[in-house]
Amino acid sequence: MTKAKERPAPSPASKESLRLWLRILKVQRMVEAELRERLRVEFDTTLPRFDVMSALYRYRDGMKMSELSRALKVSNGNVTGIVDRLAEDGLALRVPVPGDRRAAMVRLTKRGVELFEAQAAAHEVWVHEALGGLEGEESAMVARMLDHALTEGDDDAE
Amino acid sequence: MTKAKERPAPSPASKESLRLWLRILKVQRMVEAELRERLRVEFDTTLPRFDVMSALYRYRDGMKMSELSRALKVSNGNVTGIVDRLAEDGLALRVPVPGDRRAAMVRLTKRGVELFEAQAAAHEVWVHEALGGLEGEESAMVARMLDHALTEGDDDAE
DNA sequence: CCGATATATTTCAAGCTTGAAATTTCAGGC
DNA sequence: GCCTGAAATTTCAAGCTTGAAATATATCGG
Repeated sequence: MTKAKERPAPSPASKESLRLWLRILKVQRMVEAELRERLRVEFDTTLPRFDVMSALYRYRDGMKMSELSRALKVSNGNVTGIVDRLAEDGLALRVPVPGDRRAAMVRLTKRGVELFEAQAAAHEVWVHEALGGLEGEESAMVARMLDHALTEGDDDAE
Repeated sequence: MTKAKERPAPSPASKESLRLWLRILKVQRMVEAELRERLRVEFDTTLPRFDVMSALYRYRDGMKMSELSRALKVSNGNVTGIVDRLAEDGLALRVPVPGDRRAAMVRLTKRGVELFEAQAAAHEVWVHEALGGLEGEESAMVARMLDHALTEGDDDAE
């Protein structure tokens, strides 16, 4: 009989996971496209910039580049360029670390903080407009189950 | 008393949506990073290439560039480059459309079909490994609720 | 102090992505 | 047969993203 190559059989369970994955991707792309467009039109900025500013806003005392890239789960070199551009615009700042001449703390400037607060407020409303189709309880449940779906590999919690 | 600027109040509901959104994003980034890495290491390819091939595999008779970009929800110009590279590698092909000299049908080559089948089988297993933390019923339920979360803006199904 | 190894960051090439402008072709009205 | 506007695609500049290589500094054993 024609026996194909030694691939793991496509179980019904994996088909179900695949379906869930495609659904997640669809939602994510839809919402992200909306957010990107709005950030562009209303604040003339981009999602990556917003993400970086968001991390810096949370850690008001500053973060090292490496912390930043770990927090955002993007590559080292990536953050360099974004922070460069934020710095050019006077929204972020590199502060030398006293004991270590390799590292630098990145911080939002006053202008950066103010601008981000406006953006974040709008952002929250946009997200709710896009994802508001669930009643309060459900929303929390989906979030919990999504967490649970990740079989492993967690590191930093919120 | 200090009354801030006239921003829409950050309702508890929007906070809940924001939490869900961050969870979706976290799962998406985690799984996507895993898939990207595996595609790179085991097939020396990229996620965008896989996505395009996936669409072309489903529409075996070929798709116009515009159909492709609409299906993947990415910009027109984006698809051009990816298809160019797939064509260079002999995996895809532009076929002229008889009645319309502007358009072209893009199709997978035989090699493209074969390669994609191997990649897709592996991909399905990887997704299940990453997202397998839910029992069969739950997985379907989360998928359904995610769909429901999108309050509007649907176009093409599945 | 030296050398080896580890850390923090930047640089770089290649590819992805977008939105806008440019091209080419088509279709319909006149 | 033209003209005008629509449609399909490509081109382009700017920015994002990665993984790997390069730089610079730190740390530690001897």
